[in-house]
Amino acid sequence: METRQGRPPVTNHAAIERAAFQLFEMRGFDSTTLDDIALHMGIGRRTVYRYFPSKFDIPWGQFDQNLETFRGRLNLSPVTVPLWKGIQEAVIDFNSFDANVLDQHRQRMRLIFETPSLQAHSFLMYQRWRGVIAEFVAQRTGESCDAAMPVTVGHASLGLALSAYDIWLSTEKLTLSDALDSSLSNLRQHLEH
Amino acid sequence: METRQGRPPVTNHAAIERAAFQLFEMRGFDSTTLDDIALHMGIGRRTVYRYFPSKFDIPWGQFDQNLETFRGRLNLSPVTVPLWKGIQEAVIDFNSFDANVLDQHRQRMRLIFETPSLQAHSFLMYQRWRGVIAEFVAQRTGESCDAAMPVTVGHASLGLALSAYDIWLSTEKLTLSDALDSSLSNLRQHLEH
DNA sequence: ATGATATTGGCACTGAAGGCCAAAAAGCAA
DNA sequence: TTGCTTTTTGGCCTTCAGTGCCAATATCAT
Repeated sequence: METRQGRPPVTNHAAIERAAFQLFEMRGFDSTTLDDIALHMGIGRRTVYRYFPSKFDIPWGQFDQNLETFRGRLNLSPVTVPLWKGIQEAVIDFNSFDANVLDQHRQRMRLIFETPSLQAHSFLMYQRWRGVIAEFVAQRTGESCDAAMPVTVGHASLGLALSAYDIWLSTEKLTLSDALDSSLSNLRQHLEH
Repeated sequence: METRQGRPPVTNHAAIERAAFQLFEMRGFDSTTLDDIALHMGIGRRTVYRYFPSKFDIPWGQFDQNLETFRGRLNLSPVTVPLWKGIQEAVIDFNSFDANVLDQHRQRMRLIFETPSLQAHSFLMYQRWRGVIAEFVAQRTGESCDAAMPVTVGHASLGLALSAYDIWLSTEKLTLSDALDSSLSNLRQHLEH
């Protein structure tokens, strides 16, 4: 049992996230103020800002940790596997969810994709995501992180992932994995002569 | 000569853009307030907001018009040309600038790419840009705008363009056209077995 | 001159975000 | 029990983006 000194925290990331999502679902993201969230939880507005740097970061939860998991998963790819395939497999793995959390994930991503102000902020998350890809590619090819190939592969992979999410969110008839696979094969088909 | 009724405008988009860029270069984007810009031009802050919906839109100038030009250019592509090639040619055309405005364009894009808060907002511009691509693809393939292929091609084309800009801005030894071409060939190479 | 018309810009308001700091709530030592 | 240390909390205040409202202003047309 961890026994820490000092005043114990009154909340945590997950609790704020849950409370916020309730309000977002009810009144919409833009119409929910941070005062609403704080009041709803019975804590101070100032405290919420200690857990999340901005209102826009709440729907993303603890993205940093997910990103580290993703980085770890990428590095598990054997060097014998072609780069494009290793990335595709890692992305699919990273976007595989248990049935019990899939609905939550869908709700989260729907909120992010359908709220313009949130979409904009999310670009900063996407940048970091493709940074991880670029780093992986650079490491495998022995290039610098900001060389042409790593940068381009990062952007292209991001495009494929976002495209898959667009498709996945707009229909019910497709798993996320299938959407990711069909995005890649659609791109291949498009680039053929 | 157009003769209009009512009080004449005291400014226009271009003038605000120029004044704003001066201040952005001096103090940086985030540290320049709209009061600064308005004061510097000797007009009201409220007036600036009539020309640009937000501070973030100023560096993008009249993006709507550029987007319409791009749409027109895409439709000039003959149906005999493969889709990927038609898009690539249109994108390169759209990003070709006279020598006298190239420096301005570079400065503008550098500001956009290097300011996080601005990057985020720019995602909304990028969305509209890839919407134009998706529309073009949908029209040529007879599909809906939000079908898989148009959406994926839109995302992928955007990724290639952003990647080219990343490269172009980080080195001096490459034209924008060359960067766009090499991004495409790098993607092709990446997807090969 | 007078009226119609369109732009301007001041005022006031909301909400995000962040600095500052005293109060609160725990553990620990004497 | 009392006092000290540690950590979190949350209230207060400020800046700035963005918006609604509306009277003042400047031009054209008659």
